[in-house]
Amino acid sequence: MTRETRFGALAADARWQKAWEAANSFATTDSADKPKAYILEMFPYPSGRIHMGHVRNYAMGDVLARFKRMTGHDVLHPMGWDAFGMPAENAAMEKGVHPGNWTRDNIASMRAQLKRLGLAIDWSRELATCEPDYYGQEQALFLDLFAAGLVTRKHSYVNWDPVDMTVLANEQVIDGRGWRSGALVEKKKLSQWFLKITDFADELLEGLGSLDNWPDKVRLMQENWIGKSQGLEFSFRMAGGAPGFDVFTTRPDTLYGASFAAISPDHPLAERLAKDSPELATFIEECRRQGTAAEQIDTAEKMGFDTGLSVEHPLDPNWHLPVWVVNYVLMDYGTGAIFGCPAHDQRDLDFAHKYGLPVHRVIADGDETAQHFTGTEAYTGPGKLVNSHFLDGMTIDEAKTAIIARAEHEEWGKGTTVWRLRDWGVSRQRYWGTPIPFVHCPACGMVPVPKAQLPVVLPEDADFSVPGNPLDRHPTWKHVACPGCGGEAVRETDTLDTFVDSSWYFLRFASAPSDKPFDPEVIRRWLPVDQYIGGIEHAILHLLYARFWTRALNKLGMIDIREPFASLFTQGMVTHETYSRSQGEGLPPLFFTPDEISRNADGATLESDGAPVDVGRVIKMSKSKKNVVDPDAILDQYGADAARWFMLSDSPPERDLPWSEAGIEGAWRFVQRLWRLFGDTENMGDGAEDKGLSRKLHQAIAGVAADVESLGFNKAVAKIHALANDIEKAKPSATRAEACRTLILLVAPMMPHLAEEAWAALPPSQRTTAMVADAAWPIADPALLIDDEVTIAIQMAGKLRDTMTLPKGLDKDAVEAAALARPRIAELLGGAAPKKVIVVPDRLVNIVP
RNA sequence: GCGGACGUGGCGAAAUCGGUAGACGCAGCAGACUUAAAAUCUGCCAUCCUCUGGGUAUGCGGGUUCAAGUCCCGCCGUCCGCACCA
Repeated sequence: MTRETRFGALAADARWQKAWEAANSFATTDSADKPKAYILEMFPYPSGRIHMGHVRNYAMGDVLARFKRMTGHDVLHPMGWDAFGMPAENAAMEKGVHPGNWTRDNIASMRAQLKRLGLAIDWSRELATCEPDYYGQEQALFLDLFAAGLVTRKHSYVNWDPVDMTVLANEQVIDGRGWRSGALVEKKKLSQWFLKITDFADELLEGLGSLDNWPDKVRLMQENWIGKSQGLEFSFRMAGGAPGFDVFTTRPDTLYGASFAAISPDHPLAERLAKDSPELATFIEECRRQGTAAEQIDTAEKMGFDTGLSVEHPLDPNWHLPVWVVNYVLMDYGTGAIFGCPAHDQRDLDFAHKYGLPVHRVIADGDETAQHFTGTEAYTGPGKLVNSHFLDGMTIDEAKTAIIARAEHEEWGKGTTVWRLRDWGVSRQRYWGTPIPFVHCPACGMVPVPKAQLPVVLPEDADFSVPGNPLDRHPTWKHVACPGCGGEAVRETDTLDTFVDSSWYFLRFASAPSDKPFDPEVIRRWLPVDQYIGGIEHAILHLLYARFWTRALNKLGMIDIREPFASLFTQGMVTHETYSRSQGEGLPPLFFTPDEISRNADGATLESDGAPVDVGRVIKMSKSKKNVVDPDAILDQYGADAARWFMLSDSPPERDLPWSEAGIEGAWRFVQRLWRLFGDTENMGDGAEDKGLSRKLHQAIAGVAADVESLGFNKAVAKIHALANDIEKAKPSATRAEACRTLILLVAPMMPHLAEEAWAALPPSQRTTAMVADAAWPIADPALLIDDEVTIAIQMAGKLRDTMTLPKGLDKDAVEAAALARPRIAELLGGAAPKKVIVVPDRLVNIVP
């Protein structure tokens, strides 16, 4: 058979994907004599089609998984589906399809798309969270957490659409209104299920210190999210001495700057007072006409209601502070009440200005110590205490210590720690999620469903014709006998937050017995995940919840590990230019897809009319901006290897990757160029060695390995390009033929189909295995990694003036002498002795004249 | 509002420890091959000047150092997350 002059990607992709499947190449072997490598990419939500972000994510993980196989590891590289969630219910409402059918159809088409990428995945471990064999085990774990006291019920607020009579997600609240009804959203208090993540606040914070292979920014974000703060909790007495309420502050040092006390609209005192004050009741109503998202609360106009009551200042009973109900004080944080110190807190200052409350400086801003504070910016910097009686002259920290000591001595308060982290509300008033395995019995109360009766399966018949939770109005499903007394009872109709599903799936991938969530022995072998890869958008919630579940299961004695992900990598987004035309003032621009556009160096035109369009900024691919490129079309045109190669080229993986037509074409050309080069594996010339090329080859073997290992794919790509250039330029030799063969192995993790095709074309005597999928990574010869000559820069006063090539490893004196002997340097020195000479061996000489 | 990051040629970037800024790729320009096109190959490609050399350049302004893209201080710009989107 003669070798094709062009690489036929489409046929090769299909051929090798079939061959790997037939050989079961990527099944995990569970052979204990090899080191294990658990490579995991965040599993996708089955939205219907894969997008370029998925391609990038899975290409990266796949390169690492294949590389680990080549370096002798037993690799676990699984795939599954985060299959519960809101879009399925939306589809049910809009298109009349059942969420289950919609989801399973999506999974089937996305699985087919992913397989076209040629991923080295053990598909026998595939799971979907919407299937009872998964969520039933999740219900079992939920009952275990309940038994361990980590599940509670509490009241909390949800977004309520008063027209549709349904709970809304934050995402469904647009400018304070329900996305379908357009009604103003209200906050509504519901009794809900919570997981007690706050029990683990301290260890989740401490544990961050052990995560050396996590990005610093993610650790910092989690640290701030958990938000440990030390402060003072104390009680205000009402003016006259009646018991008042507790407040918490992180700035007890500013107590002499207090000018009011403020409580949350949800504070019990506010609710009690509202019973006798229609005005206050109206005000509280107004505060509740607002979503629950933090951003909305923080950016809302400051509003307050003067209750007319006063409290005594704890340091001076004769000093009375007015009590206000205030919209920016949260019931969830601290005690739901604060004292306001406008001079040194921006929110308090805005509030004080609006309502004409006094503003007293108690921290000196440099020389500025005047008690009357002017300006619109609160002073939050360091400084000495002023206008604060016994605290005057102290630093902020000293004053904090002094106040806390006095409060504890006088018994009106105590030093305490509070957390920003709140317990995790897992109740969702929705159909398409894991049913919470509890029954409400009029006689026995809240009763857990016995494990023997699990799974509590979602009913297939559900009515989506009206908004709201179909489980709640289901005619039969919710009515059951109480597991305790056998009397009439009703099921819990809330389902679990989908973040619960993704908090333990990495365990189920490793071990999925039918009668329990996982086998601890098998978990011991595989966990933690060695490399986890996913989007930065999961930096806090998903990653914190998964850490919490791992620690909770550890506490229950079910697993040994405390942290699920030994190493974390957060990848950037795939972006693209936008194409649009203005539709006139006040109207949104009309966007066009890349398919409708001809792009050239100067700009872009619309193919249908040949007239120009505006080329907009490079932003994240999104349907609304139409700057989306469909992976399937790219695979049809260029094949999997070119797509994978482009995804790994140029941009560092943690940064955004701008997709471009020119870029994928460049990747395609390189695939073809390699194919031609791989055809040269038998051209030995006269059979001689090529020492220089040999060095470059071995440096590339070591360099590409190091780059892949550290996920520096763009750097590995650059090194492969450079090596290909060097091989092409080299004269035929035994070394060059060997380099061509070795290059097949170096590109194999990234371009597996091309590598298999080229490998198969080698004479059998020249390959170690039948398939590249089973081949080993080449071994770099340490002797060839070091050059014997180095180019040394010669600077004068820090500016480059000359370079010289010297044997590597020369001592400082010899290098200095060589530099000073250079004619150019001698000329510039003009015979004068240099003032100072700095020599960095094998790098540079800096002469200070 | 709070929290986090990022900023280097026309573009994506590299520079791993404070030590020759711009490797590698994309786009572009010139040439070779070709009846022609595609494909392929070769060369050029930060910027300015008085051009065998020299100056200026890593968002802007300062600082430390023999030496700063890298360290410190202050700005500006862009992006991401904010607990019921996944």
